[in-house]
Amino acid sequence: MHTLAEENYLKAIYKLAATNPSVSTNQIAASLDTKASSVTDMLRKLADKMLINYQRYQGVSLTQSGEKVAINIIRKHRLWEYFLVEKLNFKWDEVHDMAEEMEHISSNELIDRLDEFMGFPRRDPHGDPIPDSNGHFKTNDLKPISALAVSSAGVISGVRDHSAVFLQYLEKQGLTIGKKIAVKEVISYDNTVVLQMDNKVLQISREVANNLLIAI
Amino acid sequence: MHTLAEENYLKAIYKLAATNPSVSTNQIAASLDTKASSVTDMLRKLADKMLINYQRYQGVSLTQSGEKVAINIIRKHRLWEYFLVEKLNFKWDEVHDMAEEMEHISSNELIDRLDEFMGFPRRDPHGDPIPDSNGHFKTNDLKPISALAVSSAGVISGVRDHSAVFLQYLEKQGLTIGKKIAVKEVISYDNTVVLQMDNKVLQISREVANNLLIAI
DNA sequence: GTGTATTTTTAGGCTTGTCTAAAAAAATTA
DNA sequence: TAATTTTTTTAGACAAGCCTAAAAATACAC
Ligand SMILES: [Mn+2]
Ligand SMILES: [Mn+2]
Ligand SMILES: [Mn+2]
Ligand SMILES: [Mn+2]
Repeated sequence: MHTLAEENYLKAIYKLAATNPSVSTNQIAASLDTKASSVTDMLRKLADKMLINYQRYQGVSLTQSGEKVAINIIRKHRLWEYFLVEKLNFKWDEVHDMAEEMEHISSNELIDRLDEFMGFPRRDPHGDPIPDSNGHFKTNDLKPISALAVSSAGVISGVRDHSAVFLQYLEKQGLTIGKKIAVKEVISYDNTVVLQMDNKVLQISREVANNLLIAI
Repeated sequence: MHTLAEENYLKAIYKLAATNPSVSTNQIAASLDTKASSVTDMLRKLADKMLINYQRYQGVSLTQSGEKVAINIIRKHRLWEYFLVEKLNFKWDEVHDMAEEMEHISSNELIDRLDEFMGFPRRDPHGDPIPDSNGHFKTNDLKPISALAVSSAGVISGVRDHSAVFLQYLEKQGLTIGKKIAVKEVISYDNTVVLQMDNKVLQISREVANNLLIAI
């Protein structure tokens, strides 16, 4: 249907569009680790195929048809990540690159059967919602820990940074999806957050608190 | 490691080498549904990478390193086919094209874990042996039904033709892997083979008898 | 508002993998 | 062996996707 490169561009644009209404050439280039000139080339192709709205110098947005493709890629990515963690016992910091390849396996019948095989999971190993076969999913209304008031509590439900180093750090601290935490104190000097978790007290930096998401 | 096209060429050469000691440009072109000139181009690249032995006009054979790559692709192909049939309930005639894509997922760690997850199966849904993680496997010493003498018996263990139409025909006749059959008669007029299976008697053409493999 | 800095696009080129048409080599036939 | 047919290779071209360098458009600063 679409090439691997096209799918990766559409997915990147979709993700950038969550925070920016119109997505710039440079943003796409940074997110795909490529050059702005390469992005411009691809934008022309995607516009020709009616997958994006694009006029030179004006930034881009996905058309309905482009968004459908992007969401389907994300569905596949997250289902394969779930499979790798739940069935093949990979750790949550090991699965991203494999899923990056597997998301391009074309058959939708295959992914629907995989979904069924796993019992229709609603979130991937990083807490991100998995779109259903119609592309529907609830958007995460999660807050970073840094946005919590002192003495409020919540459940760890997602991450903003998906890098292996960050995930490994969280794992080591026991800060994994589903854990209940409470904010005991925020140190005014550098915004270090003091957490209560189980019977332990631990401190995390402002940086970490910004990237760790909580459902309240 | 290698491109998708390279992997497909190596696999095709490997399979052709089973029946021909030296593989010709035209054979490869036919098997990959491409043009002879395209094949020549690729053969130069594969020779440069020391994956095949090649001198112009002389046909090709795989080097040890090329064979290792080919066997690994076949291992992946057959394990994914097994997964699709045993875990996702696809039929044996539906899985080939999907596996054709999935065999190119690069991670060997992934395929080893998949192998373990499924209990280290030894044969794919079509009866073909699955190489282990070191590339070792027993070659099928199976005979076509057409080579059986009248009144001899055996177990259906493989197919020579993997096309969906052929597999669907076998399924419909109940001629599936594991079934025990005996040759009752060969009709001299057109070599139609009369089989006893379970409590039924059925006839298959010479063509079918040539493509259905038996362990004795 | 003019000038500078930044962003984006264009121009031209490269690699991979494909194609058609023509040339060269090998195999077959007479 | 000479002529013909078949196979294989070469020559030249093209699309996809990427690059660098330069030009054009836009944004920002004064
Ligand atoms: Mn990808
Ligand atoms: Mn994820
Ligand atoms: Mn393939
Ligand atoms: Mn098979």
